[in-house]
Amino acid sequence: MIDPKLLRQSAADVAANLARRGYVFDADKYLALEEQRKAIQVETQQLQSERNASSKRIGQAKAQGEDIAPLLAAVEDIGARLSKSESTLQELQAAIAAVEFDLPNLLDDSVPEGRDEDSNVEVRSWGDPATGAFSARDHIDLGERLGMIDFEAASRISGSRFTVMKGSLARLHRALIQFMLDTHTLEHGYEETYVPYLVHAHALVGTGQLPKFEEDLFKTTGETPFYLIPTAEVPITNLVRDSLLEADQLPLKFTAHTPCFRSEAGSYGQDTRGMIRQHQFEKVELVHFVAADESAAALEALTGHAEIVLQKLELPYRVVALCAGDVGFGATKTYDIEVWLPGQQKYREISSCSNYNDFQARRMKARRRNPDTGKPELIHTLNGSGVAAGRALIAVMENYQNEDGSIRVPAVLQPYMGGLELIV
RNA sequence: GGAGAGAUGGCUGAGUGGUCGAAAGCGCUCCCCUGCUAAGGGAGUAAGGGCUAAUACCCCUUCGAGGGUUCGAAUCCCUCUCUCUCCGCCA
Repeated sequence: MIDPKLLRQSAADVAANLARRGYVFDADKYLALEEQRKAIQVETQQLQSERNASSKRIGQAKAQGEDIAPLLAAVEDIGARLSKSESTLQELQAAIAAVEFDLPNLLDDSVPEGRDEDSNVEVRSWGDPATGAFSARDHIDLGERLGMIDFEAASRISGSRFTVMKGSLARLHRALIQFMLDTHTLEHGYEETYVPYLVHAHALVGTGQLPKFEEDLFKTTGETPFYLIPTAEVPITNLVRDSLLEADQLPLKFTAHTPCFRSEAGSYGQDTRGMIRQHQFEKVELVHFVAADESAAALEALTGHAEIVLQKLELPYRVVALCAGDVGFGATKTYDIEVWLPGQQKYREISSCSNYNDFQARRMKARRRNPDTGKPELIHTLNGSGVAAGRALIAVMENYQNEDGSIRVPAVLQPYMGGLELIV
């Protein structure tokens, strides 16, 4: 959520910033609502003040055994006026909140202009996309030849966008997860966490998936539904909701491996083959909680931590700065890491690292005490994949394939594979 | 699933209809005393919002959330969420 004070005081500036995303913020309409809210709120508070004063008087009179009947008569009509005023105020506040919850985050000044991914800017690249002696197979071909990926079985069980893996490939997938978790906890200073995969709506409101993107989520039935997490970002980031942290408790860095569940509504026809885009996939997530003036540097560090994973796996990748139209709803700035997939002859997203500034913190009421002023202030939150395990598996398969369809095990994964060097 | 208890400020924890935004303790800040690897004394210390040039006043709201009763609710009633205890079931 954007600071409501900023919205009021600089609505036009906010609208201009959001216009870079292609989002239309009707500042005039918002300010008109705000003006009404202000008038009603002043009136409401005036009435509350009157009521409080008379109630106090009644209490005192009663304590002294005086007759309170005339005092009661005097406040008779306040109740009705107040409740009418209060309900009007509530409606206005709800209308304003609806606008505010729909607003994406302000973009960082450094975000490149552009409407879609074609305008994303490559920041750096690492490794050389192999131009091998033979034409590379894609992971589907490789997996099925090995008899270790079974999309048919998956669809018999759960329909499309699910995968069954077997044998060494299933183990390689698990090895990737262990390797990533170990790298981040042992070398990058993250604390490992185990978190719920089913969460309540308020957690998703905190991170920004709700109320706007409900159709992307799986939801349980029942009066109080649970939602399946679309990313570990949701439970990890909500670790600090409703809290006031002391200055010396920051920065905090957490990681977790979780499955992620996405309905992929609206992505019909995209990546329908293979395991690029699934309803269920595994991911190792990285989350930072930092003081406001540290988030820009934290984004660079976090992105670097995800890159190290690919470097250790010796997978070619590039880092792109997402353009204005491509930055996600709650982020102020995002780097995507795209790994080279020989089977597609393309770079494909394998990690997305974002700075949310105080956008999520405001929704979650996550604060720290400023050591200089002694006052609470919102913290900044960041998250990124470090990295998506399913796609990392695809990348390893396609980049480490031999002409005969066998797959070499990356050196850093061999200890997690019982020393296995080749999958045949 | 059954029975019961509970949710209060940064933390612990009192408080069952009116000078309670809330005792006490801890923590923190400042001052004093003491000169020593410690301690003692005093004062202050919730958050969010409105108004405002203001981090000054003043006002409003908030004691898990949402409703209700009342002139007045942390205190009474209802619903929900969460936590704990016992029983049952269970990976």
